[in-house]
Amino acid sequence: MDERRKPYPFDQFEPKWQAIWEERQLFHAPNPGEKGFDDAKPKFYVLDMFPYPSGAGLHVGHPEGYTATDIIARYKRMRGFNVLHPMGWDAFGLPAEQYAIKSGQHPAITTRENIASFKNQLKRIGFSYDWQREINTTDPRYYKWTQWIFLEIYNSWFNSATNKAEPISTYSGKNPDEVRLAYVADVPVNWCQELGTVLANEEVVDGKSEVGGFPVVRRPMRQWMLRITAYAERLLNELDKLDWPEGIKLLQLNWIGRSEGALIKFQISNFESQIIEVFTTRPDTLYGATYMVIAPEHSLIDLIVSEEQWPAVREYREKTARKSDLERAETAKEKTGVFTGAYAVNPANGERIPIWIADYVLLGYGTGAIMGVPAHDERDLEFAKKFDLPIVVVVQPPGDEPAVGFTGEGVAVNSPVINGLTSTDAKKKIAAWLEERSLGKGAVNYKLRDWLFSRQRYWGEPFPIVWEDGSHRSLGESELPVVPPPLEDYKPTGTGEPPLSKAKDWIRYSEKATRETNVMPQWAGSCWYYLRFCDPHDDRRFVGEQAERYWMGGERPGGVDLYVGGTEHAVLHLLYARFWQKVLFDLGYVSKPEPFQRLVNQGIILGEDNQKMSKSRGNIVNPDDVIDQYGADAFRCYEMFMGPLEQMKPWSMRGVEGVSRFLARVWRLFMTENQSGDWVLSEKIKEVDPDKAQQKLTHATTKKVTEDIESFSFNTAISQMMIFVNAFTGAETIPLTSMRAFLVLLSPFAPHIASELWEKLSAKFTDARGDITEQPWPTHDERLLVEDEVEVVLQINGKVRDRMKMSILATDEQMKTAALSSPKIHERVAGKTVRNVIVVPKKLVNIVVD
RNA sequence: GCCGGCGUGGCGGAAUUGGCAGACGCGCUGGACUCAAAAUCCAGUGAUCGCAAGAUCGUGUGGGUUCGAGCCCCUCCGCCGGCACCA
Repeated sequence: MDERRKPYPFDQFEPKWQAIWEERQLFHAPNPGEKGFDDAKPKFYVLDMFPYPSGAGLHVGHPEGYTATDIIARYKRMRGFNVLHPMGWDAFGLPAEQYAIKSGQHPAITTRENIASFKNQLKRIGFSYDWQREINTTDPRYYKWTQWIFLEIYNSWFNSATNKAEPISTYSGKNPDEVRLAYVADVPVNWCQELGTVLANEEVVDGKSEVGGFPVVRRPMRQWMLRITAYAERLLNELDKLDWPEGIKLLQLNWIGRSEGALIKFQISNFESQIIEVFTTRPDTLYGATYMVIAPEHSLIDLIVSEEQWPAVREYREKTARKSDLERAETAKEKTGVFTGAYAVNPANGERIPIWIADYVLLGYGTGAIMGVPAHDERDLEFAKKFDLPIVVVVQPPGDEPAVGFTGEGVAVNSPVINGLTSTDAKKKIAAWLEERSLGKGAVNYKLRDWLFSRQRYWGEPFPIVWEDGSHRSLGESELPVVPPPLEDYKPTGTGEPPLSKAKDWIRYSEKATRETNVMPQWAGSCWYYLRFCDPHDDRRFVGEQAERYWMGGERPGGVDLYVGGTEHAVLHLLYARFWQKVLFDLGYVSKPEPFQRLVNQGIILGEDNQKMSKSRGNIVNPDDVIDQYGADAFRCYEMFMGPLEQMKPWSMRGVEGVSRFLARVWRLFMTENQSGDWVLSEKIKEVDPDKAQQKLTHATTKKVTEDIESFSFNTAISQMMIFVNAFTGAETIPLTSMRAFLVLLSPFAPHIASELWEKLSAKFTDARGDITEQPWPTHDERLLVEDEVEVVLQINGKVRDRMKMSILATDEQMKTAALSSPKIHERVAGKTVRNVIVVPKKLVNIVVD
């Protein structure tokens, strides 16, 4: 006997079924108008976050979400839906390029290899993707349309009157370049020397690059920006209608960071025409503004600084500029700043207040200037104490809290216009008062910044833009795709000059015009891939209209019915994609304002040691090894059996073994070994009616598995199937109908074994036709689940003292009487006063005694 | 500091949302099969006390609401994630 014999022959039938699925193209979803399309079925679009094909290969975290969506996809097909379940590759980006630089191989080659091995790994798990729809963001046939969408954004502006994007041709102002949704700006950006590129705010974590963890510094550079801030309000409001985890919505909400307040104009003393505007959420504290602070980078500084203060101001500005974001955050505890020598006039009381510069005021938020109200703002108080600035109380706290340092709501004092009003009323009144005098107005401010969209790298989509005489213009659609030039040396230059600038011939577009040399960030391709999946081969449009309307259609605001992926993209991809979708929606190219209706996050899978999987810890689990040993079905089922999908949980090889044993028990329920050691269908399986208990269990299992799939409780669905199998193991006769139903229930989880056993059954019995994937989903009969009798718990003062079988038809009174007749209860109640008896029908009787 | 999530046996986790805590799996113990082992099958397995019937305790901590709390409310502790001078 072979000692390494598999508990069941998955190594034989798993590859067999994968080949059959591929050969028959069973999971191909035809588009409307195509052969085989069934108009009568409703659509269901179930999407995974497509992977970045890294050199490290797939780890066990990827297939967690993929298995969940595969179960849903297979389930929905059996429930009669046209299911779109595609997969592709998000292959542009920094790691491929970093790796390419290290290995000396062109990123296109490593990317191709990585994709091949990722695809192999995914196929081994038996996912039911429609591989005819495979896309790759680095394919010119794909990024042609990424560039095309960029041009649509470039050629649009946000009309605040209509609250939507419109073609730039409808803009009547002088300079359209000032309002385009894609624009060039000279702004302080996140520069990462190590990566040789700038990064978006979302890509910087704790002052370091999200990729690689390298230091990031602020540095002014000319960059392409996308005007995502124009959509701040809509991105915020339209979150409401999405079926997303509340936590993710909250992350976006906080990232967008809406705050309501007022813009207030301060006149600068001795500069009659100059004003500085500040944003504040507490206009009711205006009378307490005893100084003003502007950001060190503020453009008005040059104008207003007094001669004697110049050296100090210059020194402070230089010192601030040298600091990285990380350093700036680290030194945040201690307030620093310098007096400018200039004064502003408080519009409420006409007082002259000093203007300072300090790095605790940020250029990018609000107007880059604040009014300092030390009595009612922690930071201002700290600053005022350090530099000995006056502190004036203007809010009286409720109760006996000290007024200085009180930042809550109270009653306005020392503020003639609003004295005696609550903070809420005072805010309204002072805003109106300021507005009447043209000194200010109510305003809403957002934390969200425009999206820094250019990268000084090689492995990304080139911009379809050329420059001539210092201004930019778009290429025509016929000139797309703009393919990057072949480069020997695609390393970053280190100066901020993009690598593409080395391709001198390529840059030269015409006699006078040169090409843009920046490339787009990694996120560009993933901003719209879910649209391309609807119609991946169209070379005339980014997505065919009919296909888009069908797959992205429906009643609800979002097109994709289910999207599963990790939380790490909460304020990156998931925000960017929403933004692009809205622009395309405004321009009339897509039918929905939101891309993803329902979002589910899978939790992180930890190593066996309960630590995050990492190379250095040596706790990484490779799916290939697991599949070699236990098979794809066991791998899939274990991924789902571990625990709730959304929860973080550790891997356990013992656990895989347990699930593998379950599948082996399923196998032996159907199959026995004959004398020559071959597996043959068990003689116990017969075309007989199940007994009452078997029938009930079959229906209960159908109900539980169905409900659990619908609620993503895959772990408990598997438990129920285990209970089912345990109950049938050892039965004398095994009714065929129960087994048929069970295999269908099992098939989304363990499609290979279910297919194989289904085929074995069909070889002997003629009661069913076709492949298991073509079977309808079983239904249950609620009437068969109803018990005649239930075990009722008898409690005294809430403690279980006895149990008793009672008819489900028993009235409250009958239950009460029966309970009191129990000897155990009777004994304990004897001699005591019964104060109350609580009866819960079919469940319990609780007797309350003294 | 602020916001959010989570704390249940030796371990992963169940619990119809206020009604038998610990389903299912892992591990462990015992048994069957075997010359033996593996595999498989059967039984047991929260803790404490008890020969036993049984009793008491038990869902991070302390309190509260309730006939009844893992679930609701308040306090504190711990872990995870996010934001972080946002005016």
